[in-house]
Amino acid sequence: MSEDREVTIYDIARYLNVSAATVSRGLKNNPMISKNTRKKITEAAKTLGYQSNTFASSLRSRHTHTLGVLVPRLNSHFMSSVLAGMENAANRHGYNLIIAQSLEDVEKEKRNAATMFNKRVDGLLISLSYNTTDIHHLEPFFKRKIPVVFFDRIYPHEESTSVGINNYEAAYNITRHLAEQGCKRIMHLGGNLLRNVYQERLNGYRQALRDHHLPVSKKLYLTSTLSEQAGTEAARYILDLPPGERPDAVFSANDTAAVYCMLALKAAGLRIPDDIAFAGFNNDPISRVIEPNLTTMDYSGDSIGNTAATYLINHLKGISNLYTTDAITLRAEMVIRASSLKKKLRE
Amino acid sequence: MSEDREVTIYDIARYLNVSAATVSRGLKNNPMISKNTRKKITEAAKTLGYQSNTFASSLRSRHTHTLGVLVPRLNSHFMSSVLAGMENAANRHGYNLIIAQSLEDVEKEKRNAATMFNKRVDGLLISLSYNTTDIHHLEPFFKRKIPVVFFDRIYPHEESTSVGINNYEAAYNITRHLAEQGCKRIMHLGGNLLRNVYQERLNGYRQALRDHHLPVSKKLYLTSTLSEQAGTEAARYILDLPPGERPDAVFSANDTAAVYCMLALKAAGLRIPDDIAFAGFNNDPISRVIEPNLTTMDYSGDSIGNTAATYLINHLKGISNLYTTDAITLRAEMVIRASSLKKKLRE
DNA sequence: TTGTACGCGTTATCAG
DNA sequence: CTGATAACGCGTACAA
Repeated sequence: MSEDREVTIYDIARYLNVSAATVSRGLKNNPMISKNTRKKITEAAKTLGYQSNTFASSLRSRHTHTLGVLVPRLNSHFMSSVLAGMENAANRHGYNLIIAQSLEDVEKEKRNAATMFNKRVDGLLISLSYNTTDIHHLEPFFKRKIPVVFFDRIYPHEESTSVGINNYEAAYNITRHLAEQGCKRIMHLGGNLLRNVYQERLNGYRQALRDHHLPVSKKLYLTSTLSEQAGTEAARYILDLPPGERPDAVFSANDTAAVYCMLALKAAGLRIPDDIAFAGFNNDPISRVIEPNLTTMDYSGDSIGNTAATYLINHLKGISNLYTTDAITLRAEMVIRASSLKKKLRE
Repeated sequence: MSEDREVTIYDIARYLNVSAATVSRGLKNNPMISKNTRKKITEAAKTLGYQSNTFASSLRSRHTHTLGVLVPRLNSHFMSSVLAGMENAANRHGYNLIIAQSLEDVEKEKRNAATMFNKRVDGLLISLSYNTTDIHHLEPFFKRKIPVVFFDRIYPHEESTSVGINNYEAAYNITRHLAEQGCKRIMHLGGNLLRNVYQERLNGYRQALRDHHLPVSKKLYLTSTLSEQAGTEAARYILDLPPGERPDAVFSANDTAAVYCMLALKAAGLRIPDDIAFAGFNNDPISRVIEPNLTTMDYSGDSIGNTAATYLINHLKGISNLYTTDAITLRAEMVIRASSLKKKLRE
């Protein structure tokens, strides 16, 4: 029954005694084809078991309906939400996603960018690795005018757009919230300052401290990978501080570090929020499971992914032509939970 | 400087006064090319900014170095670990991943399978949607001998391999553990029985009950999507049972449902594990954050992804030709935590 | 060791 | 509305 050769538009053409060109047009709903022949073509395609060959098409038409997605890691709650959002948007518009992770390594990021380019993705969605210092490796895309959209961990570039949140403001607000709870020594667990998100969160934190006349001390600032282990180590650091210098609040740049820090401090007998208040970032599921529940910044990875992909696709379709340096800033909202509420205000 | 046209092997050929064929061979490290010309070719390629065009290559060579990955949802801890593992293996062997999610909908799964086929993936990695009843939509792959590897939610098929764990045994062991803790009325929160994983977990649970002469009652079995909401609803169900009929332990087929059920029961004043013990499945991060920590089955999504992808790639490379119905079964290990330890045994 | 010539399956162009 | 024909960029028999 089924043979080893592919079924091509030529087979359909021969079958119907029309030309391959007509078949091609019929299959693509080209307007200038008669209703009748189109119907015959689609039917024949089905009975012959025709499956279009995307390559041949891409080779000729020079676009692949494929978007490249390059992220630091696939396995975090935030990132998998982003990917889910992107996949949704892409799928809805007939695009596919080809996904790779840099594992926080520039070199891998470079290699991945190169393969994405070779696969001729129509556009690139990228969130930078921890130690990326420049974006020379994206030059091929810029040169060929292949649109690049940065999301979350962005990089200023005049011909690209970026999608994220206002990290400065978010950090400012959450730090202010802690200050308003009466916290005097607020510590910050931050990430690598090469990445805008962490730099901005640090800036917002600092400004809030200054505005509330609270100490901005190097002893109250730790930078790390914000992993589980980093959270645990931060707890160790805090416990090792002389009692008078211990923070009475911690604002962590992500929920993971916050939660594992909390767990370790609780194990050491500290009470949260009475001895030390906590705020995180991301609204990760664990923030609603830890006790007391973690105050955090909620912003939807799904929306970020959706927005970034949709923007890119609109751009590709020529709907939006706004090459813009302006970033698309999505809403982030503070979710106040028990971990940050100091007793004095609760009564 | 840079022009709008692609740099092709012809440009390199012209530049070096050789034939395109020579360039093609030189670029692919074809052994029968002189060291000298090869060097000149690779150099010229670099200076001209040549980037190989994967399509043209794929069109000719009929393989894409791309694997299709089709999953129910992208945004779960387990699945994102699987993807991370796959990406690792793929990247290591020079393959790329094109990823789509079915959102638990067969129809979307079908459409996605079709596009994967059209994109001519070299192989397919798939975990079935909730309501998939047959795999007719994979016929195109089977017909064209494109290898398909099932993982986690598998489907028996004589020409495909599947990668997963022994769900029956795992569920049996964890249920037995609860029984050995002295639990008499053990409830099970299960998933859709169309999917082998949930059917097998149910079977293991039932057999363990029988072996310990414990009641196997329909009142002690709930089937759901195992979402957060489903967990909360299960708690409602438990609380609404007449006191005498309430379970004294719950084995949930995933951690999410277990944790949200625990939270709701705790809020209602039940003590865990004293009033009701708990065990989950997956070793999701939340299982280590909930209090008391959740006893669960640990199996690595990363390993499953890695194994499935590596197996598929080896198959493609002809290293392993074993078309086999036999499943690859990975290790799953029980992690005993406080939530399942009844008081009597703790003292 | 290198060059010639053709084909992969589709779409764009230009006629009709 | 439809047909013929030429690309698209690369790989590979076959010939040199």
